[in-house]
Amino acid sequence: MNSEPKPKGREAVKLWRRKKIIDATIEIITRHGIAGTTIARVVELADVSMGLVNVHFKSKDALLTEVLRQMADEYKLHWRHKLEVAALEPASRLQALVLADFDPEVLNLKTLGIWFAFRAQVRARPGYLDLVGTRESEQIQTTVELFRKLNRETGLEHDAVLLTRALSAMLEGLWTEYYLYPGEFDRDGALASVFLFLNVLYPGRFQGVGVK
Amino acid sequence: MNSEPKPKGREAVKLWRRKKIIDATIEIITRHGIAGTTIARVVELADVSMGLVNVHFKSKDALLTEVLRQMADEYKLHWRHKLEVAALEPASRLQALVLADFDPEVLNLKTLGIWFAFRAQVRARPGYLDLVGTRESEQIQTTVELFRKLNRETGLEHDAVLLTRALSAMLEGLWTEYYLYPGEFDRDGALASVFLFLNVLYPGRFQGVGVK
DNA sequence: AGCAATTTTGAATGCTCATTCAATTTCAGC
DNA sequence: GCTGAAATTGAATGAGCATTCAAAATTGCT
Repeated sequence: MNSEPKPKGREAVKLWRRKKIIDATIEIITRHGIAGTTIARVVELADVSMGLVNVHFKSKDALLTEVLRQMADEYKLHWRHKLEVAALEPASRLQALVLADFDPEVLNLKTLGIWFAFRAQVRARPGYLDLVGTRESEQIQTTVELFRKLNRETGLEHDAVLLTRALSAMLEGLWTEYYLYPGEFDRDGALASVFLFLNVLYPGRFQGVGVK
Repeated sequence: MNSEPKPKGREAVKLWRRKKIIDATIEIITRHGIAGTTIARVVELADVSMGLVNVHFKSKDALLTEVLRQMADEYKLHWRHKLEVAALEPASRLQALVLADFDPEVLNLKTLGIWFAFRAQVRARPGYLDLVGTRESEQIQTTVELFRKLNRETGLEHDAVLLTRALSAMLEGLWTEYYLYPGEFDRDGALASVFLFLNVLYPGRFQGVGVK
């Protein structure tokens, strides 16, 4: 556990403990799944008392939702940032979007553990649905636009919507592969298979990216 | 619930009740997730007594494992069968493999609900790992071989391993899309995006398949 | 129809769980 | 260093859980 030292000041300590609870919850969910996530386990790892969870969060359920919301926010901020610092050519931007999904900040067992745990609960708790759709409308729309620009640039006429769907699915599927077999997962190979796809679509535009 | 009528004969009734428990468990897992799957809920839906679960299965855990094992078996039998009845050209066989994954017998909320529920438990219970990898070695190997044959036939030299990885990931990702948004999911569009990919790789070989 | 073996039942058991809240500790302002 | 407000504690509560097993019901056989 990356436990930052206890800060000074009433409010600061309060927030520090609140964060400890959230971090511990994330860890416990990845370790034990949602079914095995209990307040007892969380407070033991966070090193706070039983009662504190219901002081900071109205209920266990509210805590879980807060964890998910935080994850969703972080993911969105992450890919948006990667897009901001990318060059302006559509190929570079698309490349940045793909690479963002393979960044260790996103592609790691804790983060994916949370996504998969909550997704498995979506049918039971429809309220999670808005938060677990990583590839949500904004990202989808951005990707569609990039493919359209790429078409204009190259004179090709690939169906941008279908391509977006295919690409998103591929990224999603590679996440699943990583989640199930993190030991055997080979990041470069995964990237190579994505860019092989993009390169066949737009010859030369993604040359040398993700070659294995 | 598709409750077949009570059969006659001691052994037959016993097996019929056993099956009712398994079916009810599947339904409850898809409805409530693994976290919300309790013996009480299962036996109520199955219309049997509390005790019967532990008569047929040693424990709740054994019941869950049995459900997963059954799902894994069915999936494997399904794609193997679709491959058996397919034509001999590699393109047809590859097409059969893709279509198998979109067959309603596989792509439905119950089946996917089970996969996703158990996958979310993989870190907590590593024993599930062997059963939740839908796209396991045999299927992967078969796909790689088909891409190799397709290369030989067409004179192209795509990396068969990378292509297999890309295709598997795409299928997996489209499953996820279906699972999260079953209402909006459009099967034909999903197929179209897969075959767009295959068609760009091997021009003409998958013409007219999955066109939207 | 009578009987014994098999199958099924469901109340009882002993856990574990989330949540509560009176009591205790901590701390900023004086 | 005192004081009162704020933050934290953790034992207590009651609900819900998987599992057990003596008793009851069902079945096939004679």
